[in-house]
Amino acid sequence: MSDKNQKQFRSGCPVSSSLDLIGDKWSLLIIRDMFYFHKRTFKEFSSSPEKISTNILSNRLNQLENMKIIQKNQFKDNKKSFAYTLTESGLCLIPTIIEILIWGDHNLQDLNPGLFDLGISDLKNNQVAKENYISKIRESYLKKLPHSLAPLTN
Amino acid sequence: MSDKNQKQFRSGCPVSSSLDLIGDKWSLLIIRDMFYFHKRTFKEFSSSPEKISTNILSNRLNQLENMKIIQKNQFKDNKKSFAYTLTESGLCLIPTIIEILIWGDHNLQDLNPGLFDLGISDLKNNQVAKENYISKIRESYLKKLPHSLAPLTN
DNA sequence: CCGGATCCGTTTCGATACTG
DNA sequence: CAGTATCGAAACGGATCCGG
Repeated sequence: MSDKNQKQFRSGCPVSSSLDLIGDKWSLLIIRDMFYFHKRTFKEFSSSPEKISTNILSNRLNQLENMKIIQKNQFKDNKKSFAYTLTESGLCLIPTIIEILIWGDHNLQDLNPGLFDLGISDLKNNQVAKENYISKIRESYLKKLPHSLAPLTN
Repeated sequence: MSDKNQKQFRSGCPVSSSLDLIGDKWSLLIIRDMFYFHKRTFKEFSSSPEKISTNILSNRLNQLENMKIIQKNQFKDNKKSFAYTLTESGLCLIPTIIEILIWGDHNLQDLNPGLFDLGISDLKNNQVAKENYISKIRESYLKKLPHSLAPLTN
């Protein structure tokens, strides 16, 4: 896991430890990819259109694991591949990220060509719809988890 | 405003333009300082405990202004100082950032020594209280704005 | 003094090549 | 497939300088 020359979250500043995490584009993107697009493996993450490079990806996965936001698992049948899954803390980030996306959808439209619409436009100012949407995503995430996973405690 | 050697948000990636903004620690911190601590001037921002350096601060203020999240104003009586204020888009970020802080408060307590408590612990799972809290912050922000500000269109 | 701009050494990123 | 190693490029942090 040698992580010289790699970003270390500083934390320890008042209030800002969460901003340290959220204030990192790649961590955010990884988590979004997990609950939105059900990505789980290293390969899947590295093939997102935002093109995270493998060393950064590796670094962020370790970091998120240390913060207990994600968990690294083995497939019982395939020892060569690993599946990263959201912990409960990670799942609790769903509303937060949805909130961010809704904001962006309404306030950055000029920057955001809406290449693919996640259908969140209508959620603003509709609390009930928003909560429904969020719990759907959470359930869908949990339902689609492979059964054959064993946590890795390396 | 020459911004060589300075971070340029990439945007243009699908969905992620909002994550480009939010996924930047300093922008986030500046906005938090604005609505939470009513900071407005260059000096006030640069004296936050997170110690943003002046070149980075300058860069982010310009960036946020370009995105129309903040606005640069002159004091009518004091031409030497400028006041940065939140636009409507900026104000709409309040719920988002609160959401982030609530999450951090509940999920990163080990990292977050709670040096100063913003009193958001109880808002989780209490939608009504949360909305109240948010509108209080928004109103308080607007109420405390200096009256003697004139927008700057440089 | 205030709001930056500029310079410079250090850290982190990003792209790609490489390894078990 | 899941990472590591490497290296040039970009961003950062700190200090200093400067016009108003």
